[in-house]
Amino acid sequence: MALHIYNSYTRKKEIFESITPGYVGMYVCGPTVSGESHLGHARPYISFDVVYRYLTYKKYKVRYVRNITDAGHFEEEGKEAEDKVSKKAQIEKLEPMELVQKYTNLFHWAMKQFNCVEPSIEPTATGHIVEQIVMIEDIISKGYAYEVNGSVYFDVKKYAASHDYGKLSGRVIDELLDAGNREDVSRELDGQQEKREAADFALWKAAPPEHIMRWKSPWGDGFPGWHIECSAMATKYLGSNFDIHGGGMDLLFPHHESEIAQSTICNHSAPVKYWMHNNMITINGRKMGKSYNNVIKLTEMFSGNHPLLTQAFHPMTVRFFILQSHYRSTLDFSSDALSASEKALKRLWDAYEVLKNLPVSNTTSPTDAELDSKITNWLNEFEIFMDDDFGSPRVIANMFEIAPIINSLKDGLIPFDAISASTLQKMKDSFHVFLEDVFGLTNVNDQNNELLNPIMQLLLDIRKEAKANKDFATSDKIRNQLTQLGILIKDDKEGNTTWGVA
RNA sequence: GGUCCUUUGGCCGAGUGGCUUAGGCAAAGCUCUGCAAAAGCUUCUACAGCGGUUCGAAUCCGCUAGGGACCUCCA
Repeated sequence: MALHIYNSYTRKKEIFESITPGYVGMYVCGPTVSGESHLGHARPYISFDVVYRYLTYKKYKVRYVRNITDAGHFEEEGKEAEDKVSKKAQIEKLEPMELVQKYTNLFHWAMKQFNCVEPSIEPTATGHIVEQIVMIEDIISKGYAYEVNGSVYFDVKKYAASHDYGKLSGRVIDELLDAGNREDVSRELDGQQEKREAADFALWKAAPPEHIMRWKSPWGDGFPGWHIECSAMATKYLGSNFDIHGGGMDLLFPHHESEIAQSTICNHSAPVKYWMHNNMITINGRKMGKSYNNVIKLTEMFSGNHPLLTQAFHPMTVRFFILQSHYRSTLDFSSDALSASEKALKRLWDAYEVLKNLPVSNTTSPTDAELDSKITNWLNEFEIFMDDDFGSPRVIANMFEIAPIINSLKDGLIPFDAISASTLQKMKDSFHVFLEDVFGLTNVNDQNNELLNPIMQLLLDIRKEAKANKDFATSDKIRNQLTQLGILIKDDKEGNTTWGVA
Protein backbone atom coordinates (compact mmCIF):
# COMPACT_ATOMS: atom_id res chain seq x y z
CA MET A 1 0.00 0.00 0.00
CA ALA A 2 1.24 3.42 -0.85
CA LEU A 3 1.25 6.33 1.53
CA HIS A 4 -1.96 8.32 1.43
CA ILE A 5 -2.16 11.83 2.82
CA TYR A 6 -5.25 13.88 3.46
CA ASN A 7 -4.78 17.03 1.46
CA SER A 8 -6.56 20.01 2.98
CA TYR A 9 -6.46 21.72 -0.37
CA THR A 10 -8.54 19.08 -2.15
CA ARG A 11 -10.21 17.80 1.01
CA LYS A 12 -9.42 14.27 -0.03
CA LYS A 13 -7.00 11.55 0.82
CA GLU A 14 -4.50 11.32 -2.01
CA ILE A 15 -1.70 8.97 -2.88
CA PHE A 16 1.54 10.61 -1.91
CA GLU A 17 3.90 11.06 -4.80
CA SER A 18 6.80 13.36 -4.19
CA ILE A 19 7.64 15.93 -6.84
CA THR A 20 11.19 14.65 -7.09
CA PRO A 21 11.28 10.88 -6.62
CA GLY A 22 13.06 9.94 -3.44
CA TYR A 23 13.05 13.47 -2.05
CA VAL A 24 10.51 15.38 -0.02
CA GLY A 25 10.39 19.07 0.77
CA MET A 26 8.36 19.82 3.86
CA TYR A 27 7.62 23.17 5.44
CA VAL A 28 5.92 23.53 8.79
CA CYS A 29 4.88 26.81 10.32
CA GLY A 30 6.95 27.23 13.46
CA PRO A 31 6.33 29.12 16.65
CA THR A 32 6.05 32.81 17.26
CA VAL A 33 8.64 33.29 19.94
CA SER A 34 6.97 36.13 21.73
CA GLY A 35 5.95 33.88 24.59
CA GLU A 36 6.24 30.49 26.13
CA SER A 37 5.03 27.46 24.21
CA HIS A 38 1.94 25.74 25.57
CA LEU A 39 0.40 22.32 25.19
CA GLY A 40 -1.41 23.35 22.03
CA HIS A 41 1.88 24.05 20.34
CA ALA A 42 3.04 20.54 21.09
CA ARG A 43 0.50 19.07 18.70
CA PRO A 44 1.84 20.22 15.32
CA TYR A 45 5.47 19.79 16.19
CA ILE A 46 4.97 16.26 17.45
CA SER A 47 2.55 15.35 14.66
CA PHE A 48 4.84 16.59 11.93
CA ASP A 49 7.82 15.11 13.66
CA VAL A 50 6.13 11.75 13.15
CA VAL A 51 5.37 12.66 9.54
CA TYR A 52 9.03 13.49 9.06
CA ARG A 53 10.16 10.33 10.79
CA TYR A 54 7.75 8.16 8.82
CA LEU A 55 8.80 9.65 5.49
CA THR A 56 12.38 8.97 6.49
CA TYR A 57 11.40 5.42 7.34
CA LYS A 58 9.88 5.20 3.86
CA LYS A 59 13.35 5.94 2.51
CA TYR A 60 12.66 9.50 1.45
CA LYS A 61 15.35 12.07 1.85
CA VAL A 62 13.42 14.84 3.56
CA ARG A 63 14.33 18.47 3.84
CA TYR A 64 12.30 19.66 6.77
CA VAL A 65 12.05 23.42 7.13
CA ARG A 66 10.42 24.90 10.20
CA ASN A 67 10.66 28.61 10.76
CA ILE A 68 10.98 30.71 13.85
CA THR A 69 8.75 33.76 13.75
CA ASP A 70 10.83 36.24 15.65
CA ALA A 71 9.79 39.44 14.02
CA GLY A 72 6.77 41.09 15.52
CA HIS A 73 4.87 41.50 12.35
CA PHE A 74 1.26 41.28 13.18
CA GLU A 75 -0.95 42.31 10.42
CA GLU A 76 -3.52 43.85 12.64
CA GLU A 77 -2.22 46.71 14.67
CA GLY A 78 -5.17 47.83 16.67
CA LYS A 79 -4.84 49.18 20.13
CA GLU A 80 -4.04 45.81 21.61
CA ALA A 81 -2.51 44.04 18.73
CA GLU A 82 0.46 46.23 18.23
CA ASP A 83 3.68 44.42 17.68
CA LYS A 84 3.56 41.86 20.44
CA VAL A 85 7.25 41.31 20.60
CA SER A 86 8.20 44.89 21.14
CA LYS A 87 5.28 45.52 23.44
CA LYS A 88 6.22 42.78 25.80
CA ALA A 89 9.83 43.81 25.60
CA GLN A 90 8.91 47.16 27.01
CA ILE A 91 7.00 45.60 29.84
CA GLU A 92 9.80 43.28 30.72
CA LYS A 93 12.42 45.85 29.98
CA LEU A 94 14.28 43.58 27.66
CA GLU A 95 15.68 44.10 24.24
CA PRO A 96 13.31 42.55 21.69
CA MET A 97 15.96 40.18 20.46
CA GLU A 98 16.77 39.22 24.01
CA LEU A 99 13.17 38.22 24.52
CA VAL A 100 13.09 36.39 21.22
CA GLN A 101 16.22 34.51 22.15
CA LYS A 102 14.82 33.52 25.51
CA TYR A 103 11.68 32.01 24.08
CA THR A 104 13.52 30.43 21.18
CA ASN A 105 15.78 28.67 23.64
CA LEU A 106 12.79 27.57 25.66
CA PHE A 107 11.11 26.24 22.55
CA HIS A 108 14.19 24.28 21.56
CA TRP A 109 14.39 22.88 25.05
CA ALA A 110 10.78 21.70 24.86
CA MET A 111 11.35 20.12 21.44
CA LYS A 112 14.27 18.24 22.88
CA GLN A 113 12.14 17.04 25.78
CA PHE A 114 9.65 15.72 23.26
CA ASN A 115 12.43 14.02 21.34
CA CYS A 116 11.48 15.88 18.17
CA VAL A 117 14.02 15.61 15.41
CA GLU A 118 15.58 18.95 14.66
CA PRO A 119 14.45 20.39 11.35
CA SER A 120 16.94 20.40 8.50
CA ILE A 121 16.70 24.17 8.35
CA GLU A 122 15.19 26.46 10.94
CA PRO A 123 15.14 29.90 9.35
CA THR A 124 14.17 33.01 11.25
CA ALA A 125 12.02 35.81 9.95
CA THR A 126 14.50 38.44 11.06
CA GLY A 127 17.23 36.65 9.16
CA HIS A 128 15.28 36.89 5.92
CA ILE A 129 14.15 40.49 5.77
CA VAL A 130 15.99 40.96 2.50
CA GLU A 131 14.31 37.97 0.88
CA GLN A 132 10.94 39.23 2.02
CA ILE A 133 11.55 42.71 0.64
CA VAL A 134 12.65 41.27 -2.68
CA MET A 135 9.52 39.17 -2.83
CA ILE A 136 7.29 42.13 -2.03
CA GLU A 137 8.99 44.16 -4.75
CA ASP A 138 8.34 41.32 -7.15
CA ILE A 139 4.65 41.25 -6.25
CA ILE A 140 4.42 45.01 -6.71
CA SER A 141 6.13 44.84 -10.07
CA LYS A 142 3.67 42.22 -11.20
CA GLY A 143 0.84 44.52 -10.23
CA TYR A 144 -0.63 42.59 -7.34
CA ALA A 145 0.37 44.88 -4.52
CA TYR A 146 0.25 48.58 -3.84
CA GLU A 147 1.96 50.95 -1.48
CA VAL A 148 0.15 53.39 0.80
CA ASN A 149 1.86 55.60 3.37
CA GLY A 150 4.86 53.34 3.67
CA SER A 151 2.83 50.14 3.93
CA VAL A 152 2.33 47.61 1.17
CA TYR A 153 -0.84 45.60 0.70
CA PHE A 154 -1.65 42.61 -1.41
CA ASP A 155 -4.44 43.27 -3.92
CA VAL A 156 -6.75 40.37 -3.15
CA LYS A 157 -9.49 41.53 -5.51
CA LYS A 158 -7.18 41.60 -8.47
CA TYR A 159 -5.67 38.25 -7.54
CA ALA A 160 -9.09 36.67 -7.08
CA ALA A 161 -10.15 37.76 -10.55
CA SER A 162 -7.81 35.23 -12.09
CA HIS A 163 -6.97 32.89 -9.21
CA ASP A 164 -8.85 30.79 -6.74
CA TYR A 165 -8.40 32.83 -3.59
CA GLY A 166 -10.26 31.12 -0.76
CA LYS A 167 -10.10 27.58 -2.10
CA LEU A 168 -7.88 26.25 0.65
CA SER A 169 -9.90 27.69 3.50
CA GLY A 170 -13.30 27.45 1.84
CA ARG A 171 -13.80 31.19 1.84
CA VAL A 172 -16.12 32.86 -0.60
CA ILE A 173 -14.29 35.73 -2.19
CA ASP A 174 -17.30 38.01 -2.47
CA GLU A 175 -17.90 37.76 1.24
CA LEU A 176 -14.29 38.52 1.98
CA LEU A 177 -14.37 41.57 -0.23
CA ASP A 178 -17.61 42.59 1.34
CA ALA A 179 -16.41 42.10 4.88
CA GLY A 180 -15.68 45.77 5.41
CA ASN A 181 -19.29 46.66 4.87
CA ARG A 182 -20.85 44.08 7.11
CA GLU A 183 -22.31 45.46 10.28
CA ASP A 184 -21.18 42.48 12.36
CA VAL A 185 -17.60 43.30 11.61
CA SER A 186 -17.29 46.17 13.96
CA ARG A 187 -13.65 45.73 14.76
CA GLU A 188 -11.50 48.66 14.04
CA LEU A 189 -8.60 47.27 12.20
CA ASP A 190 -5.61 49.46 11.87
CA GLY A 191 -4.83 50.33 8.30
CA GLN A 192 -8.35 49.44 7.24
CA GLN A 193 -8.84 52.89 5.78
CA GLU A 194 -5.78 52.82 3.60
CA LYS A 195 -6.50 49.39 2.18
CA ARG A 196 -8.44 49.30 -1.07
CA GLU A 197 -10.44 46.30 0.07
CA ALA A 198 -11.04 44.89 3.52
CA ALA A 199 -9.75 41.56 2.29
CA ASP A 200 -6.36 42.94 1.34
CA PHE A 201 -3.58 41.88 3.64
CA ALA A 202 -0.33 43.57 4.55
CA LEU A 203 2.97 42.60 2.99
CA TRP A 204 4.89 45.37 4.69
CA LYS A 205 3.86 47.63 7.50
CA ALA A 206 5.23 51.08 8.13
CA ALA A 207 6.59 51.28 11.64
CA PRO A 208 5.45 54.10 13.87
CA PRO A 209 8.30 55.90 15.63
CA GLU A 210 7.89 54.01 18.90
CA HIS A 211 8.07 50.65 17.18
CA ILE A 212 11.35 49.07 18.18
CA MET A 213 11.63 46.30 15.63
CA ARG A 214 12.12 48.03 12.30
CA TRP A 215 14.02 47.63 9.11
CA LYS A 216 14.81 49.88 6.19
CA SER A 217 12.88 49.17 3.02
CA PRO A 218 12.07 50.86 -0.29
CA TRP A 219 8.88 52.06 1.40
CA GLY A 220 10.49 53.45 4.53
CA ASP A 221 11.14 51.97 7.95
CA GLY A 222 8.87 49.12 8.82
CA PHE A 223 8.49 45.41 9.28
CA PRO A 224 7.18 42.54 7.20
CA GLY A 225 3.57 41.44 7.15
CA TRP A 226 2.58 38.21 8.78
CA HIS A 227 2.38 35.93 5.78
CA ILE A 228 5.33 36.90 3.66
CA GLU A 229 8.03 35.25 5.75
CA CYS A 230 6.75 31.75 5.11
CA SER A 231 6.44 32.36 1.39
CA ALA A 232 9.91 33.82 1.19
CA MET A 233 11.66 31.21 3.27
CA ALA A 234 9.79 28.24 1.84
CA THR A 235 10.64 29.39 -1.66
CA LYS A 236 14.26 29.98 -0.77
CA TYR A 237 14.87 26.59 0.78
CA LEU A 238 12.35 24.34 -0.93
CA GLY A 239 11.79 25.99 -4.28
CA SER A 240 8.71 27.20 -6.10
CA ASN A 241 6.99 23.88 -5.74
CA PHE A 242 7.40 21.61 -2.79
CA ASP A 243 5.64 18.59 -1.41
CA ILE A 244 4.20 19.18 2.03
CA HIS A 245 3.19 22.25 3.95
CA GLY A 246 1.99 21.70 7.48
CA GLY A 247 0.55 23.72 10.29
CA GLY A 248 -2.39 24.06 12.62
CA MET A 249 -5.90 24.25 11.23
CA ASP A 250 -6.24 27.73 12.65
CA LEU A 251 -3.66 28.89 10.15
CA LEU A 252 -5.76 27.92 7.14
CA PHE A 253 -7.12 31.41 6.92
CA PRO A 254 -5.78 33.89 6.41
CA HIS A 255 -2.19 32.71 6.77
CA HIS A 256 -1.95 29.80 4.37
CA GLU A 257 -4.46 31.21 1.97
CA SER A 258 -2.32 34.32 1.71
CA GLU A 259 0.84 32.31 1.43
CA ILE A 260 -0.58 30.59 -1.62
CA ALA A 261 -1.49 33.92 -3.19
CA GLN A 262 1.93 35.47 -2.60
CA SER A 263 3.89 32.48 -3.84
CA THR A 264 1.63 31.93 -6.79
CA ILE A 265 2.20 35.46 -8.04
CA CYS A 266 5.96 35.29 -7.57
CA ASN A 267 6.56 31.79 -8.79
CA HIS A 268 3.77 31.44 -11.34
CA SER A 269 2.44 28.26 -9.83
CA ALA A 270 0.81 26.97 -6.68
CA PRO A 271 3.58 26.38 -4.17
CA VAL A 272 2.41 23.28 -2.33
CA LYS A 273 1.31 19.84 -3.46
CA TYR A 274 -0.05 18.53 -0.16
CA TRP A 275 -1.40 20.80 2.55
CA MET A 276 -1.62 19.14 5.93
CA HIS A 277 -3.33 20.59 8.97
CA ASN A 278 -3.43 19.25 12.47
CA ASN A 279 -6.48 19.83 14.61
CA MET A 280 -6.54 21.65 17.91
CA ILE A 281 -6.02 20.50 21.45
CA THR A 282 -9.07 21.54 23.41
CA ILE A 283 -9.65 22.03 27.07
CA ASN A 284 -13.19 21.52 28.26
CA GLY A 285 -14.17 21.40 24.62
CA ARG A 286 -12.64 24.75 23.79
CA LYS A 287 -9.51 25.40 21.83
CA MET A 288 -6.47 26.06 23.96
CA GLY A 289 -5.24 29.52 23.12
CA LYS A 290 -4.11 32.79 24.47
CA SER A 291 -7.33 34.48 23.51
CA TYR A 292 -9.31 32.03 25.61
CA ASN A 293 -6.99 32.36 28.54
CA ASN A 294 -6.90 28.62 29.05
CA VAL A 295 -3.38 27.66 28.14
CA ILE A 296 -1.19 25.25 30.00
CA LYS A 297 2.43 26.03 29.29
CA LEU A 298 4.80 23.18 28.61
CA THR A 299 6.91 24.05 31.61
CA GLU A 300 3.75 23.75 33.68
CA MET A 301 2.91 20.39 32.11
CA PHE A 302 6.32 19.01 32.97
CA SER A 303 6.26 20.38 36.52
CA GLY A 304 2.59 19.84 37.31
CA ASN A 305 2.41 23.42 38.48
CA HIS A 306 -1.01 24.40 37.19
CA PRO A 307 -4.49 24.36 38.80
CA LEU A 308 -5.84 22.00 36.16
CA LEU A 309 -3.07 19.48 36.66
CA THR A 310 -3.19 16.89 39.40
CA GLN A 311 0.39 15.85 38.75
CA ALA A 312 3.44 16.51 36.61
CA PHE A 313 3.54 14.85 33.22
CA HIS A 314 6.61 13.52 31.49
CA PRO A 315 7.15 14.84 27.96
CA MET A 316 6.89 11.29 26.66
CA THR A 317 3.46 10.98 28.23
CA VAL A 318 2.37 14.10 26.39
CA ARG A 319 3.85 12.78 23.18
CA PHE A 320 2.09 9.44 23.59
CA PHE A 321 -1.16 11.19 24.48
CA ILE A 322 -0.98 13.10 21.23
CA LEU A 323 -0.15 10.01 19.18
CA GLN A 324 -3.11 8.15 20.65
CA SER A 325 -5.46 10.37 18.70
CA HIS A 326 -5.43 11.08 14.99
CA TYR A 327 -3.76 14.34 14.09
CA ARG A 328 -6.87 15.63 12.30
CA SER A 329 -9.18 15.08 15.27
CA THR A 330 -9.57 17.48 18.11
CA LEU A 331 -7.98 16.16 21.24
CA ASP A 332 -9.53 17.06 24.54
CA PHE A 333 -7.12 17.64 27.35
CA SER A 334 -7.74 16.61 30.89
CA SER A 335 -5.47 15.59 33.68
CA ASP A 336 -7.30 12.26 33.85
CA ALA A 337 -6.76 11.60 30.17
CA LEU A 338 -3.07 12.33 30.57
CA SER A 339 -2.86 10.02 33.57
CA ALA A 340 -4.48 7.28 31.53
CA SER A 341 -1.90 7.80 28.80
CA GLU A 342 0.88 7.71 31.32
CA LYS A 343 -0.18 4.30 32.56
CA ALA A 344 -0.80 3.03 29.07
CA LEU A 345 2.63 4.10 27.88
CA LYS A 346 4.26 2.47 30.86
CA ARG A 347 2.47 -0.78 30.18
CA LEU A 348 3.42 -0.68 26.53
CA TRP A 349 7.01 0.24 27.16
CA ASP A 350 7.41 -2.43 29.83
CA ALA A 351 6.18 -5.00 27.34
CA TYR A 352 8.64 -3.64 24.79
CA GLU A 353 11.51 -4.01 27.25
CA VAL A 354 10.42 -7.58 27.87
CA LEU A 355 10.23 -8.20 24.15
CA LYS A 356 13.75 -6.94 23.61
CA ASN A 357 15.04 -9.50 26.10
CA LEU A 358 13.08 -12.47 24.82
CA PRO A 359 15.39 -15.10 23.34
CA VAL A 360 14.72 -15.94 19.72
CA SER A 361 14.27 -19.67 19.40
CA ASN A 362 14.83 -21.72 16.27
CA THR A 363 11.19 -22.58 15.82
CA THR A 364 10.41 -22.78 12.16
CA SER A 365 6.91 -24.22 12.27
CA PRO A 366 4.85 -22.63 15.02
CA THR A 367 2.62 -24.87 17.09
CA ASP A 368 -0.01 -22.16 17.20
CA ALA A 369 -0.24 -21.14 13.59
CA GLU A 370 -3.36 -19.12 14.22
CA LEU A 371 -1.68 -16.97 16.83
CA ASP A 372 1.38 -16.67 14.67
CA SER A 373 -0.57 -15.34 11.73
CA LYS A 374 -2.60 -13.04 13.95
CA ILE A 375 0.59 -11.46 15.20
CA THR A 376 2.01 -11.21 11.72
CA ASN A 377 -1.13 -9.51 10.59
CA TRP A 378 -1.06 -6.98 13.42
CA LEU A 379 2.56 -6.21 12.64
CA ASN A 380 1.89 -5.78 8.96
CA GLU A 381 -0.88 -3.37 9.79
CA PHE A 382 1.60 -1.01 11.44
CA GLU A 383 2.66 0.23 8.05
CA ILE A 384 -0.77 -0.10 6.49
CA PHE A 385 -2.29 2.14 9.16
CA MET A 386 0.51 4.68 8.92
CA ASP A 387 0.14 4.69 5.16
CA ASP A 388 -3.46 5.67 5.67
CA ASP A 389 -2.84 9.29 6.58
CA PHE A 390 -0.64 8.53 9.55
CA GLY A 391 -3.01 6.42 11.64
CA SER A 392 -0.84 6.25 14.73
CA PRO A 393 -3.75 5.44 17.12
CA ARG A 394 -4.50 2.23 15.27
CA VAL A 395 -0.86 1.21 15.29
CA ILE A 396 -0.79 1.74 19.03
CA ALA A 397 -3.97 -0.31 19.42
CA ASN A 398 -2.28 -3.19 17.61
CA MET A 399 0.72 -2.89 19.87
CA PHE A 400 -1.58 -3.31 22.82
CA GLU A 401 -3.00 -6.42 21.21
CA ILE A 402 0.48 -7.86 21.11
CA ALA A 403 1.60 -6.70 24.55
CA PRO A 404 -0.17 -9.47 26.51
CA ILE A 405 1.31 -12.03 24.16
CA ILE A 406 4.79 -10.73 24.89
CA ASN A 407 4.15 -10.92 28.62
CA SER A 408 2.69 -14.39 28.30
CA LEU A 409 5.72 -15.59 26.41
CA LYS A 410 7.92 -14.29 29.16
CA ASP A 411 5.84 -15.92 31.89
CA GLY A 412 5.62 -19.16 29.99
CA LEU A 413 1.86 -18.91 29.64
CA ILE A 414 2.45 -19.16 25.93
CA PRO A 415 5.18 -21.63 24.94
CA PHE A 416 8.00 -20.32 22.85
CA ASP A 417 7.38 -22.70 19.99
CA ALA A 418 3.85 -21.33 19.65
CA ILE A 419 5.17 -18.73 17.27
CA SER A 420 7.97 -18.98 14.78
CA ALA A 421 11.38 -17.49 15.30
CA SER A 422 10.91 -15.22 12.32
CA THR A 423 7.67 -13.85 13.76
CA LEU A 424 9.33 -13.11 17.07
CA GLN A 425 12.17 -11.40 15.28
CA LYS A 426 9.67 -9.39 13.28
CA MET A 427 7.98 -8.35 16.53
CA LYS A 428 11.28 -7.10 17.87
CA ASP A 429 12.08 -5.26 14.66
CA SER A 430 8.65 -3.72 14.18
CA PHE A 431 8.30 -2.56 17.75
CA HIS A 432 11.72 -1.02 17.62
CA VAL A 433 11.13 0.75 14.35
CA PHE A 434 7.66 2.06 15.07
CA LEU A 435 7.96 2.80 18.75
CA GLU A 436 11.38 4.42 18.66
CA ASP A 437 12.17 5.47 15.10
CA VAL A 438 8.72 6.46 13.85
CA PHE A 439 6.86 7.50 16.99
CA GLY A 440 10.00 8.90 18.56
CA LEU A 441 9.22 7.52 21.99
CA THR A 442 12.00 6.94 24.45
CA ASN A 443 12.35 5.24 27.75
CA VAL A 444 10.82 7.38 30.46
CA ASN A 445 12.80 5.64 33.14
CA ASP A 446 16.30 6.37 32.03
CA GLN A 447 17.39 6.93 35.61
CA ASN A 448 19.28 3.68 35.41
CA ASN A 449 22.90 4.43 35.81
CA GLU A 450 26.13 2.75 36.72
CA LEU A 451 25.86 3.65 40.35
CA LEU A 452 22.23 2.75 40.89
CA ASN A 453 22.08 -0.61 39.15
CA PRO A 454 24.54 -2.46 41.39
CA ILE A 455 22.96 -0.93 44.48
CA MET A 456 19.55 -2.10 43.38
CA GLN A 457 20.91 -5.51 42.64
CA LEU A 458 22.34 -5.66 46.14
CA LEU A 459 19.00 -4.78 47.68
CA LEU A 460 17.20 -7.32 45.57
CA ASP A 461 19.70 -10.00 46.55
CA ILE A 462 19.19 -9.25 50.24
CA ARG A 463 15.46 -9.38 49.75
CA LYS A 464 15.72 -12.67 47.93
CA GLU A 465 17.71 -14.17 50.77
CA ALA A 466 15.24 -12.89 53.31
CA LYS A 467 12.41 -14.42 51.37
CA ALA A 468 14.22 -17.71 51.15
CA ASN A 469 14.54 -17.62 54.95
CA LYS A 470 10.88 -16.66 55.25
CA ASP A 471 11.99 -13.42 56.83
CA PHE A 472 9.11 -11.54 55.29
CA ALA A 473 9.49 -8.61 57.62
CA THR A 474 12.81 -7.79 56.00
CA SER A 475 11.71 -8.51 52.44
CA ASP A 476 8.58 -6.41 52.86
CA LYS A 477 10.55 -3.61 54.42
CA ILE A 478 12.80 -3.44 51.38
CA ARG A 479 9.89 -3.57 49.01
CA ASN A 480 7.73 -1.08 50.85
CA GLN A 481 10.42 1.46 51.37
CA LEU A 482 11.48 1.24 47.75
CA THR A 483 7.86 1.76 46.79
CA GLN A 484 7.84 4.90 48.85
CA LEU A 485 10.89 6.05 46.96
CA GLY A 486 8.99 5.47 43.74
CA ILE A 487 10.64 2.22 42.74
CA LEU A 488 8.44 -0.75 41.93
CA ILE A 489 9.52 -4.30 42.54
CA LYS A 490 8.19 -6.96 40.24
CA ASP A 491 8.48 -10.67 40.98
CA ASP A 492 7.90 -13.03 38.13
CA LYS A 493 6.95 -16.68 38.15
CA GLU A 494 10.47 -18.03 38.13
CA GLY A 495 11.39 -16.07 41.22
CA ASN A 496 13.28 -13.46 39.27
CA THR A 497 12.85 -9.89 40.33
CA THR A 498 13.03 -6.75 38.25
CA TRP A 499 12.57 -3.17 39.23
CA GLY A 500 11.44 0.02 37.60
CA VAL A 501 10.61 3.57 38.39
CA ALA A 502 6.91 4.03 39.08
C1' G B 1 -24.49 36.61 10.36
C1' G B 2 -21.36 33.46 6.78
C1' U B 3 -18.33 28.98 5.91
C1' C B 4 -16.91 24.41 7.73
C1' C B 5 -16.43 20.53 11.30
C1' U B 6 -18.21 17.50 15.16
C1' U B 7 -21.64 14.41 18.70
C1' U B 8 -19.11 6.92 19.96
C1' G B 9 -19.71 2.72 26.40
C1' G B 10 -18.01 5.68 33.56
C1' C B 11 -13.68 8.66 31.06
C1' C B 12 -10.16 9.26 26.78
C1' G B 13 -10.30 7.74 21.93
C1' A B 14 -10.00 4.61 16.84
C1' G B 15 -13.26 3.10 13.16
C1' U B 16 -17.03 5.25 7.59
C1' G B 17 -22.00 0.36 4.56
C1' G B 18 -22.28 -5.95 6.30
C1' C B 19 -17.12 -10.17 10.88
C1' U B 20 -12.92 -5.10 14.45
C1' U B 21 -17.80 -6.59 20.84
C1' A B 22 -10.60 -1.19 18.03
C1' G B 23 -7.34 0.13 21.94
C1' G B 24 -6.25 2.57 26.56
C1' C B 25 -7.84 4.19 31.53
C1' A B 26 -11.29 3.16 35.42
C1' A B 27 -14.34 -0.74 37.84
C1' A B 28 -15.47 -5.95 39.27
C1' G B 29 -14.17 -11.19 39.57
C1' C B 30 -10.57 -15.01 39.01
C1' U B 31 -5.35 -17.13 38.40
C1' C B 32 -0.50 -16.49 40.12
C1' U B 33 1.86 -14.83 44.95
C1' G B 34 4.03 -15.91 51.92
C1' C B 35 1.15 -11.19 51.27
C1' A B 36 1.38 -7.61 47.56
C1' A B 37 2.80 -5.44 43.06
C1' A B 38 3.48 -6.81 38.14
C1' A B 39 1.52 -10.16 34.69
C1' G B 40 -2.43 -13.27 32.60
C1' C B 41 -7.70 -14.45 31.97
C1' U B 42 -12.86 -12.85 32.26
C1' U B 43 -16.90 -9.24 32.70
C1' C B 44 -18.72 -4.14 31.58
C1' U B 45 -21.14 -4.63 24.01
C1' A B 46 -21.62 2.22 22.93
C1' C B 47 -22.28 4.87 18.41
C1' A B 48 -27.12 12.48 20.13
C1' G B 49 -32.64 12.27 18.45
C1' C B 50 -36.09 11.59 14.39
C1' G B 51 -36.91 10.28 9.39
C1' G B 52 -35.00 8.40 4.73
C1' U B 53 -31.76 5.44 1.11
C1' U B 54 -30.25 0.15 1.22
C1' C B 55 -31.06 -6.77 1.43
C1' G B 56 -28.08 -4.41 5.37
C1' A B 57 -25.87 1.98 8.53
C1' A B 58 -22.48 4.08 14.15
C1' U B 59 -20.77 4.51 8.96
C1' C B 60 -24.59 7.58 3.20
C1' C B 61 -28.76 11.59 2.81
C1' G B 62 -32.29 15.05 5.25
C1' C B 63 -34.20 17.46 9.52
C1' U B 64 -33.83 18.61 14.89
C1' A B 65 -30.81 19.39 19.21
C1' G B 66 -25.95 20.06 21.56
C1' G B 67 -20.69 21.27 21.00
C1' G B 68 -16.69 23.46 18.33
C1' A B 69 -13.36 25.97 14.66
C1' C B 70 -12.49 29.81 11.21
C1' C B 71 -14.15 34.62 9.41
C1' U B 72 -8.93 38.97 13.95
C1' C B 73 -3.14 37.43 16.55
C1' C B 74 -3.42 32.13 17.13
C1' A B 75 -0.40 25.43 16.53
